[in-house]
Amino acid sequence: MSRLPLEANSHKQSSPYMPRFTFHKSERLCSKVQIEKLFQEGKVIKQYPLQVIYRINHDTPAWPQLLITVPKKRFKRANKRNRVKRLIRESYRLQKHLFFSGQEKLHIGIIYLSSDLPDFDFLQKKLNLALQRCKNELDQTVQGS
RNA sequence: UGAAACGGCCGUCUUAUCGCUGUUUGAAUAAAACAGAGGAAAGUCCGGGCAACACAGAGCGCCAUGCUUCCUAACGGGAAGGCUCAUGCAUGCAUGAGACAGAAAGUGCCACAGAAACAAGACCGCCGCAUCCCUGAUGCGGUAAGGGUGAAAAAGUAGGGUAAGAGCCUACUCGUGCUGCAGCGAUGCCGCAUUGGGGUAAACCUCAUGGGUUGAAAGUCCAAAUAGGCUGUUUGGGUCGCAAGACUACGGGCUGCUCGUCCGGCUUCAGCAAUGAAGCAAGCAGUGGGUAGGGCGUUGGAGGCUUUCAGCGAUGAAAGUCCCAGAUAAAUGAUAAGAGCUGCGCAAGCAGAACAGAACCCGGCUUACAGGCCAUUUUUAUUU
RNA sequence: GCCGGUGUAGCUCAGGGGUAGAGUACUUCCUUGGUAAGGAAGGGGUCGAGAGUUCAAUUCUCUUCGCUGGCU
Repeated sequence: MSRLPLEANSHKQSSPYMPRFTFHKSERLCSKVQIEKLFQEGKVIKQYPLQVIYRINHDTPAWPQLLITVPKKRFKRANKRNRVKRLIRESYRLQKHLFFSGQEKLHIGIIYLSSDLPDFDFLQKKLNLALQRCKNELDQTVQGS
């Protein structure tokens, strides 16, 4: 059942971007100003129980940056919120090479909308769908412009 | 052996792969090694450290605490004890609870009911005297035993006493005050005196003690771009030039027109003018504040563990040993395998694993918590 | 992280120790040919929860739960 290492090996040659499944601090979206811009100008994709909000960045960091949010209204206790955030982060870490080459100047926010504790496999599938839709829209806008 | 109460302790573990944060080594963002949530990290209910600001001293006000002694850096916490209440046995013990100073310093309140709810009062009663229409009624006086109301009616019980009664008197009990004894003290015991005037202070209040205010989003240091502030300097249509000036564009005057020539340079004031002063704009240089961002504060501490000693105990002292999270839109995760535990099941196997996530740091309190272990007490049943 | 406020009828709010109220909504009746408006009557409350103080607690005190505001 060592599914993840197999995937890692298979993509090591084919994908030019991030053969290793890292997720550094620099890949997080930490700036308060940038977060405000993201929520004001970003485009929204809803894929229940996830909501993805993204915005093309024009400033310095030349790679995608991620923001994960779980509202306090859905989960009262901090440990449950932390768990959902960690699961989302883990599934993003394992799947981001399928959608991004590492050159996009992009800000992504992921919001968890449900109030049930999710399963890891379930979350991975939903995030896959959501990111796929996001990528399609991005490609269309790039071609259109 | 089962149950209950109370107290203390533990709060699944190991490995592999992929990651995250920090420290060390390293030129390095490569790589390696090591470390990486709790008993409550929670609530923010108290107390401290620390920081900034304020501050002669005293009083008033506000807030908190409130039996005693001790522990402690401090506490509203803890230990030991006293008192009161409740429960149990059955008469002084056990367990539990207690915001447990003051109600003759003053003010307020005590609904309904009741005659009367605080120096108030007599409804029905009881007794004496007087009058009359005399088995009774009325008036005056005495009384607080009995009745009824209420949460509460002014010590209780028994006897004496009296016209009837009453701490009016006596005994015992309760309360209060005083002497003596025991105790550091709260308090207890003995004796004497005393009629002894409700409750409420988690109503205002009085007394005693303590408290300066605000909290790491405190505070402090570095500081980009852009805009703006201050200072100095240069320029005042443009180009060239260090400058003087030259060329050129523009406006005005001289002239009927052209050529030519003279004058003019942002605004205001002074001056015939040259020019000067003030302002405005632009360029350059310097400078200070501040934003984004970053550093410190920030993890070695009233620290942990072990042993010995002192103390009834909380706790303290000494010695040895260890370094044990440090993030910042916030790391401590995911997946897989195995072991242990619990439930169901003969078994194979299947299912499950609480409450909950550091945010400057400590000491407590309170609240949440599956399951397990230990000790004490009570009790059920069985055996000897 | 720190500091406040609040919880009462279906809804919006009074009441701050002595039988819990107002407006609106609801039900029934009157009025009208019918409806609205108007009038009369009525029902509906664990005063967020649990302890304590008190003769008595929605009110006072403590604990707890929910909602909500402010400080970068």
